Amino acid sequence: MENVYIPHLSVDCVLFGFDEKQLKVLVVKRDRVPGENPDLHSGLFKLPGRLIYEDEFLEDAASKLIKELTSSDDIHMQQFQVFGNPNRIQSPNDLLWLQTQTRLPIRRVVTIAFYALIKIEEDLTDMLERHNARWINLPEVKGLAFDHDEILQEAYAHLKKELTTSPLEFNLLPEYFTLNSLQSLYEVILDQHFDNRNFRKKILKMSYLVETDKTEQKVTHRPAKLYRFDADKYAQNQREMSLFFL
Amino acid sequence: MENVYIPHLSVDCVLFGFDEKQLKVLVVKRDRVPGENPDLHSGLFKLPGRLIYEDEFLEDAASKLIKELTSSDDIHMQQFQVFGNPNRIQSPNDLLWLQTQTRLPIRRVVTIAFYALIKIEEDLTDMLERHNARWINLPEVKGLAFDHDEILQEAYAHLKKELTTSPLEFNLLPEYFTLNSLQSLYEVILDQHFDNRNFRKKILKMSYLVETDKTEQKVTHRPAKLYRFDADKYAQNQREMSLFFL
DNA sequence: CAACTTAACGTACAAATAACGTTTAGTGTT
DNA sequence: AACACTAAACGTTATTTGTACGTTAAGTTG
Repeated sequence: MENVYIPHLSVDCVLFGFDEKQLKVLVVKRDRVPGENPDLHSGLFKLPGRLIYEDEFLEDAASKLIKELTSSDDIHMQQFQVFGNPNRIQSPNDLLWLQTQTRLPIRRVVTIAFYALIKIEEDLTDMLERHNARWINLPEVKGLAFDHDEILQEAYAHLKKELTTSPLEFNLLPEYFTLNSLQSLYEVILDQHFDNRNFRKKILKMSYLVETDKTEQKVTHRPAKLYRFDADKYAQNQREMSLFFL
Repeated sequence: MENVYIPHLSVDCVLFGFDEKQLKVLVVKRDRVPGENPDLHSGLFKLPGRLIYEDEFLEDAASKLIKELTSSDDIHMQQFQVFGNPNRIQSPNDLLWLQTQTRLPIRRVVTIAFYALIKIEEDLTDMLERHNARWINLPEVKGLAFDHDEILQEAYAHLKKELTTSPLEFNLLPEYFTLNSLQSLYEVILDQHFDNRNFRKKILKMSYLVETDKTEQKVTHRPAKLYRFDADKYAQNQREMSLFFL
């Protein structure tokens, strides 16, 4: 009874990345299968995902997918919505691919969607190539297989909402970053402009954002200080906050 | 192929109600089945829920459950989390009940949890009795079957968070209500005290909260004005807000 | 060392919040 | 009808936070 798929259940992952100016999404190529209608050109990319095994934790399935693509364990990841319409697999090509891939007589799949925040790094490129995966700018992603366009939009809506509640930003930025990168991230994700001086004042009030003695490199003007996220101070803060509710 | 259960998938609903002073949850009795261990006294109540049918929308399954219990169609309801641990059915009694109930060799069930906001009304009492259902004050609910205690806690956490974002309050209050009821609702759900005068000022700024010419009845002192929620004005507001993001 | 560019700091005003006090309109009692 | 009682409804002020700008400082390049 090992590694048997539950034919009705899958996980799909929306992996977000940020590269200073753009919010990006990781999509993987969906191979053509024999018998497909070759005239349908949409659906050639999809979100990373698969059916889950009979004894598998949902979170584990998602984690494993993410680890395969990024070789990283420590990723911010969260289940955000279930997509379960009986008719969510519209395209015959998609259904055929799924059946070929799994060798199961699949009709309906309910998928649990996760989103994850990834620090885009150069040394990922090889690994991604091997999985036929690539980063695409969020606004340019369309025509994904299944209902993955919709899943992506919901994931983005969720990210937007969450970012205003908790400091997710540090999961998308490198360890050391400038305040301007941080601002840019907020502007891109929330699709909103911020006054640089006010943004700076506001964000610096956060105790978990700490200055370092490093500075920006290879710029043709005054280099900015680099900051980092202090997870301990954040946890400390959270603990202090929750005391109010005792 | 009609009304065939998917043995791995269910919905569970957390129905919240409010009765002026307390946040309440609707639980239903889980009947004893032959072969049970009668010494186990926990798990005799559960959240409303059931397996879903092969061609059924998740939302429909949840809606139907809610309609059966409240005979109301127009209920604020939202999927909020999936509970899918392979070992989430811990109690042998629970598993046995599930198998007896469904006549299926069930091992693992992934459940999609919904929460819904109900206006508690007197004329519901009969209907609830027929379904062995009853309202319990949130803090007193414990020892539910399956992992329903956990589901309930997550639902409550979710409600708390959502209430600070959108005006869910009107789904829990009767059509006409006093500002004090409204305040009490906020205080109970958010577990936080508010200054009556400041609360009043803040909430009255909301255009969707409108005064009526009705007043509180049967009180032994100056009766308060009754207010109501103006859904149109709220929708209008939402539309205006979203124009900023164009 | 001057010109340039962006980082980093500062100020003034408006709006929102928090912590209070006061008046008013009902009910029930003498 | 005058009174006390109770909670509703309204008001005031100091403080904090947010917004919209102007100014100075520190590095790079030629």
